[in-house]
Amino acid sequence: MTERGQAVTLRQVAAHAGVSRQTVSNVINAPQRVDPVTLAKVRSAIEALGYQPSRTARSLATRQAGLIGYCLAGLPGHSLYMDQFLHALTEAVEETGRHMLLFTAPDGDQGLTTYANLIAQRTVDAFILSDTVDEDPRHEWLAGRGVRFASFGRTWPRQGEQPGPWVDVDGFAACAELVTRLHAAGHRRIAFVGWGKRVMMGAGADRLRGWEAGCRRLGLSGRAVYSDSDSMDGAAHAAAALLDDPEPPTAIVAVSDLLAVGVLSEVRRRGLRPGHDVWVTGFDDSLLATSVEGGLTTVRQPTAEIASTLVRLIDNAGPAETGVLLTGRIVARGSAPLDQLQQR
Amino acid sequence: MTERGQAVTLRQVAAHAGVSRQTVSNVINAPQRVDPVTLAKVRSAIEALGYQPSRTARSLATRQAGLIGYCLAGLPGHSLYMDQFLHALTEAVEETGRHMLLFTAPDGDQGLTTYANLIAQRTVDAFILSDTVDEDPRHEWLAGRGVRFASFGRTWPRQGEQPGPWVDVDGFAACAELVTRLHAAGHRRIAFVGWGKRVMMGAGADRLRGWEAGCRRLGLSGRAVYSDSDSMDGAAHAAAALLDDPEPPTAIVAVSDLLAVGVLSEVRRRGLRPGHDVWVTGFDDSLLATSVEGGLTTVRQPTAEIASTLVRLIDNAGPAETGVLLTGRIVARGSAPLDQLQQR
DNA sequence: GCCGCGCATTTGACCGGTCAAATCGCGGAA
DNA sequence: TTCCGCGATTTGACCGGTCAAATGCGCGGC
Repeated sequence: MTERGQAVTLRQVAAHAGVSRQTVSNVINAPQRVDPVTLAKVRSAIEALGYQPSRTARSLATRQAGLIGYCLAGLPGHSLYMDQFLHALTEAVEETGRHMLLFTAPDGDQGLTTYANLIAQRTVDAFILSDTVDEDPRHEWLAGRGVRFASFGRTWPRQGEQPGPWVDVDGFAACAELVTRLHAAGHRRIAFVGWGKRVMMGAGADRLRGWEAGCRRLGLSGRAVYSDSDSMDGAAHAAAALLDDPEPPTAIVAVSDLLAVGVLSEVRRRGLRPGHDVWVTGFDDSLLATSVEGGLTTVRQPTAEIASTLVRLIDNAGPAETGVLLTGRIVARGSAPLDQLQQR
Repeated sequence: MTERGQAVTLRQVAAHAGVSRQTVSNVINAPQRVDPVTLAKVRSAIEALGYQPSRTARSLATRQAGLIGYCLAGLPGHSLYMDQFLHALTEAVEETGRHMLLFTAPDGDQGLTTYANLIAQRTVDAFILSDTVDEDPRHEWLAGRGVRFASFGRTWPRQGEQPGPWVDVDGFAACAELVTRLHAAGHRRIAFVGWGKRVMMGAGADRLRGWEAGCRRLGLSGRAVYSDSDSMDGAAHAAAALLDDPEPPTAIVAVSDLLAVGVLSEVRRRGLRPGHDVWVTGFDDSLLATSVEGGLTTVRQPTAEIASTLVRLIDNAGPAETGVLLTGRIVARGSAPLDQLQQR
């Protein structure tokens, strides 16, 4: 470990070990090409001097920044989950010896110039996209320029294939399975609380359709309502509308944990017991899910797998693998005790 | 804007404009040294070729990575606020033409080697520390090696000055003011709900002491209870203990928004009306604060100012300014309508 | 008319690595 | 014995900028 002061360079190590600079370079990048005796000698010199190669110099020579760009969403909105994701993504990127570069950009087409600059300056090698929206302009734009990227989330283009590799969690399947399991637990009136129509981005629509399909398959006719804002309060009002029904639901599938917590508060306000009188589920397994009394049954995204898959897809130049759909895991807690075999 | 293909270099621009490479460099870094005629000529060449200097090459020559390191906290815990902070910080760093580099590190002393590596490889120029804990080892370690950094949050060292510059929000003052304003609104029994003793890190203790001081100054004897976990449920139980008191509080100051929401749920469960029967406040103005019915009165951190100050402190080599204490702003909402002049 | 000065511009070296081609040394085949 | 081949090592050039010193040149002063 170096003491403070000037950094140690490769040539200093070479001099110290009595070899040429390239040999030192080989010791680091291709040890198998180096004679074992020399290898040990150089390695002890590296150790003695506390040498670490300069990432910048290496980047210049190899023409690889070693950085993956990630754009923080403009409005810190449904970011309860993004926090976990960012952590997992950073770890996954570090596994490959690179690092995450964070940046901000305006929404929509204007933001594209930010992406363009990062590429033009060769600040990053590739991008991870998230917070994708329907008709997201970034994918096509980046793909058209030959910029590497991988997308967390689909863009659900109107027609044709989505440009570039993507990873997503199958919200459709997860919600359909929730319905199936709630049905198996005896529920016959299963409602859905979704994001307002305006915020009906891909993931929200996907989950809604999963719930619909689950109900249809079982011959159930559930009611779906929408929160007028992405808030607990909005969800509480939506839940109120459901519970005011002459035939109120016995189970409510919410599109997110935040909305589920709002639903829970309305359920409790009416003196009903979550997990007994009304079962409630959320989505994301965010910190809210373990924060409410009894816990919130929710769908956990396979965050680590999402992250590692994204990183892998960046490097897979070939269009062999275009999209990966992962399945979420239902985590049963008190608000909907699906794990217990008790029938209602 | 370049089409795809090889990147444009400074020498190409020089050739195109009929000047030497250094002149092009001057046009970019010191335009005032260049003859106006030449300036225009070179600039149009830059425009025509879509030239952008390579950040890597520049970094190598100037020995500045142009990157600021930020370590994501290990457990995505009280991160409801960190999300906003990270966004503001990224923007502030970009203002100075640099970028944020994200990384992860183990907690405690082990994590120091990660910091060491980033410096040794010259991957980053400086660090922004957050999620500081009491007796945080990082500050002294970094300062001792002459590594630049700025800390969001104090470490409250047992004695002596905290090494290196820091920025923090005065939780003490904010909570004291909450008490004062609640008192002015007619409240006489003002309780506090804090994090469990074990999680009693700096910020939590600071806010608690502010509440204490506020009460003491007004001759109030409030009760403080602690949530056994950083969850709404834990806060609800804590609030229950308070409300079971023969002389229950009429106002409850919670140490965070999450706990405040838990308190609110307990208040509502008892049929009491927040903002009428019991006033409740939180801290951070996170997305939860606008998510509950009527809104949550809370303390908003001056996030943009925190971020820009941190970035400024990084560059201020001189120890002239060692710490900056900013004040949070109370945002009154329905859970404690401090903005309305109605007395209780 | 010569000198010195200041501004604009250019040149050579350098940052700290990597790549590709050249060199060295040694054992086995001819 | 000579030559070839091959693994280990070295050399020169290069990545794309910046720094510092050198050059060229127009102008006012003596």
